[in-house]
Amino acid sequence: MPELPEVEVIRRGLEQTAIGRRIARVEVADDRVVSGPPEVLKSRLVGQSVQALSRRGKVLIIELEQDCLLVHLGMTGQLTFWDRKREDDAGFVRHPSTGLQRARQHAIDKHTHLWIRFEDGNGLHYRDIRKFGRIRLVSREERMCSPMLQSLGLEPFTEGYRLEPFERLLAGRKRSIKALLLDQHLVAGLGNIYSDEALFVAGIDPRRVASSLTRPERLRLFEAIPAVLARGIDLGGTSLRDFVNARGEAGGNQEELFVYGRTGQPCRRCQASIERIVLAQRSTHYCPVCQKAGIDGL
DNA sequence: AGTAATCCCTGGCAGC
DNA sequence: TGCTGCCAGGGATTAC
Repeated sequence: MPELPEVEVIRRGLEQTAIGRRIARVEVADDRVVSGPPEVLKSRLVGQSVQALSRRGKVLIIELEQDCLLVHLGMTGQLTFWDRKREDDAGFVRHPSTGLQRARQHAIDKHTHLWIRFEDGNGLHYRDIRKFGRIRLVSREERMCSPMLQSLGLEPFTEGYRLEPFERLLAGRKRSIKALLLDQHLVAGLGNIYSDEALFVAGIDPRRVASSLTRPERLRLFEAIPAVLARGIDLGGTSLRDFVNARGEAGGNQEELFVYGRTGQPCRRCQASIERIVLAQRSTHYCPVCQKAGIDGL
């Protein structure tokens, strides 16, 4: 489940490899991943070169000369650079015990729904097992009005990420704080993993009604969010199953998680058993001691 | 308007 | 061993 850190790790990888390359050919194997007719997408992309790689929340933005490709990886999306010199290293295998993919280049297979060939023979491969991801083509001018970007909330690591608007977005909200963190209108880029991690670092029970958070709790959460995201980026992203970076390599943050996926294991801070509940139709992990329920908790 | 439930999609895995 | 059924979840859509 690529969240902000995983998308950022991919962005940095592609920044090193894809910039300056000109598109010679585009193939779409499954129309459902693109918006609009694939033929229009293909004809517009061919001839344009990659200018820059940016990101908004979980959306990767491939900036071309006239247009932008907005890539949302959904649950299992992978965007990898195809290096023609590594062709002998094609294919990929799973590690026998962890199930994680090794650093092997992703050749085109039945889950590769779109791929780009550059004039130099290198390329980009978009692969997505569950097909929740989407790719959209927009012109450079109208990219910020695109439905994929326009309604996103505060962007961590930017000047716009400030406490006052964060608190305003929590005010009066009756939903659980966990559900609100998953909502991209509040903070862009948080998913199930980093929401649980941020609530642990802030010491807040995920079931708390958002508007009931005290001022110190709001501040702790506001600071915990970029902290857990930065840690995820530094460790190369979280690879629980499908995430790989632009080179096809797994990340390292899955070894360092505080609560996510650690049901029944000892809390790294107090040794209490990590619990799992379902909140907003999502599995939610927390430490019952470090994240004491408030008076409104269930 | 805010909130909650439903659906999409496939691989992995437990259970028989 | 092969089959069945469940689980994972981001976000669009629908319902209330």
